[in-house]
Amino acid sequence: MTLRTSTTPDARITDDLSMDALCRQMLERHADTIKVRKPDVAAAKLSRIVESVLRLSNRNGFHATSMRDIANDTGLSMGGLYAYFDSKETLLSMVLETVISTATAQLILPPALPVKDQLEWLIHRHILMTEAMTDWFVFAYLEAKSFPPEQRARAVQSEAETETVFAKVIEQGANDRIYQTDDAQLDAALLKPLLQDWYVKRGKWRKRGLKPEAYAERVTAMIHAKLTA
Amino acid sequence: MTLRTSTTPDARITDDLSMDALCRQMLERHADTIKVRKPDVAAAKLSRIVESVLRLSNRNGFHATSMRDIANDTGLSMGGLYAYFDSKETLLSMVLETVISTATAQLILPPALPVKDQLEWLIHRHILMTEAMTDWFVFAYLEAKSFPPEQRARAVQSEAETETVFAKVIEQGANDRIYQTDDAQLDAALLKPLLQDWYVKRGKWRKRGLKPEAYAERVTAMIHAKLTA
DNA sequence: ATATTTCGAACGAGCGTTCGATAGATTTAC
DNA sequence: GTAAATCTATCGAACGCTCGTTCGAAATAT
Repeated sequence: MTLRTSTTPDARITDDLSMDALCRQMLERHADTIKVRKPDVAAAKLSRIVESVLRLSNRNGFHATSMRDIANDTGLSMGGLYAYFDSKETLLSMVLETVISTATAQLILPPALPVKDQLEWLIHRHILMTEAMTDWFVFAYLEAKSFPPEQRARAVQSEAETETVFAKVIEQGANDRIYQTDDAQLDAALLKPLLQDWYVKRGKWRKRGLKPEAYAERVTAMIHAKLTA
Repeated sequence: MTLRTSTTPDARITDDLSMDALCRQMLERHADTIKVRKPDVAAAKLSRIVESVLRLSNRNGFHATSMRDIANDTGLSMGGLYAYFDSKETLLSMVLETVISTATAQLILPPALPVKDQLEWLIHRHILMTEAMTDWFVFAYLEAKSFPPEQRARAVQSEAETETVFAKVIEQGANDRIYQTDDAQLDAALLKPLLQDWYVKRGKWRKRGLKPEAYAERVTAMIHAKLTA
C-alpha cells in the first residue's frame, strides 16, 4: 500500500506539504494584495512570517500575539509586514485558507484501492498530513472560533465532507459485509476526535515516543475492532 | 448500577454541579479577595458574572472578551465587577480552579464496584459531569494555553491523573482476564479524546440529537470492542 | 534616474484597572 | 421610634498603556 497518489487535481498540493511549497501557494492565491513583486524575496519573507505566526500563536493564541511580536520575531518592520496583507484578519484568513484547501485535496481516495484498504489508507493519510503540517492544523483548530465568517463556513463544510468520506467507506464496507455497524456516520464521527488528537495533543504523543505510523495503526485497530465486533 | 456516590470527600462537590453550588464554592475559596460581605448578594452576583464570562468567552475567546463586555452583559459596573477579583487573570484562575477541582473529585471510583463495571461507570460519570458543566469544561479547554503557570501545572497533573484512573481500571481488567491489551496506558490515552469530544464539539452532537447516555454507551462499546478484540 | 522595498515614529481606539463620590443598608444612641 | 452615624456596596469617569494600522522618508536595487 502506498500513501502517494497522483490522482488529485493539483500535484503540488498533494505531494509537497513543506513550508516553502505552502507559502508559494499562498503567494499565488493572494498575488493581488501582496505588494512585494519579486517572487523569490516574497516567498522567503512570507515563510518567515508564517513560521513566526504559527509558533507564537500556538503558544499564546493569535489574539494575544501582537503585530509587534511578529515583527520582532521575523526581524521585519511593522511596515514591512503589511506588504504581505492588509490587516491582521487577512493574515489569519491566508493561513486558514491554506489548511482547509490542503486538507480537502489530501483526502481524496485513489480510485483503484480495494474497499478493505480504504479506511486504513484514509487514517494513515490524515495522520501523515497533520504530522507534516502540525503547526498549521493546531493553529486552525485553536483559532477556529475567531474565523472570519467566510472561512468559518468553509471550515465547517470541509469538516463535514471529511467525516462523510470516512462514513462512505464504512458504509461501503458494511454493504460488502466487511464491517458491521448500525450507524456509519456516527462511527465516522467518533473516529474524528481520534485523528485530531494526534495534532491537538502532539506534545503528549511525542513524550510517549509514538511514531505517526504507530499511532495510525493503533487508531485503525480501534475502529476495526468496533466495526468487526 | 448507580452513578451517585457519597464516598467522595466533599458531598457538595460530588452531588451538585449547578451554577449556584459551584459559585458558592468559589466564594468560600476566595473569601479573602472578594470584597462583598453579604453571602446572598455575593452568590447571586458571582453567578451572573461567571455565566457571562463563560458564554462570552466560549463564543469569542477570553482574551477577546473585555471587562466592558462582561460589565454590559451582567449589568454591573466596572468597579462592581472588581469587588469579586483583583484582575482579569484572577477571574480566569477562579473558573479554572473550580473546573479542575470538580473533575478530580468526580472521578473517584466507589469502593465496592466490581471491576467489570468500573470502566463503564467512569465513562458515564465523565460524560454526565461534562454535560452538567459543558460551558465550564469548554472554557477550560479553550483557554488552556493562557492558564497562569500555577493552574497550568495543576491542569496537566489533573489530566494525567484522570488518564491514570482509566489506565488502572484497564490494567486491572487485563489482570482479571476480562480485557486484553498490550498497553493499558495507551488505551486510556486514546479513550480521552472520545470523552472530551462530547463537550468540545457539543453542538455537533446536539445537532445529531444524541443524548449523553447514548454517547456514553457508544464510547463504552468502542473501547470494549478494542479491549476484547 | 527611476522603481521598488523597507523602515519606524505617530495616531486614534480600546484595553485593564483605579478611586473618590454616591447610594443604600445596618447599627447606635437617646 | 426615629435620627444620626457607620459600614457596605455600587458606580463610572479618568489614567496609562498597548493595540492594529498608516505613511512619508530612507535605503536599496534596477
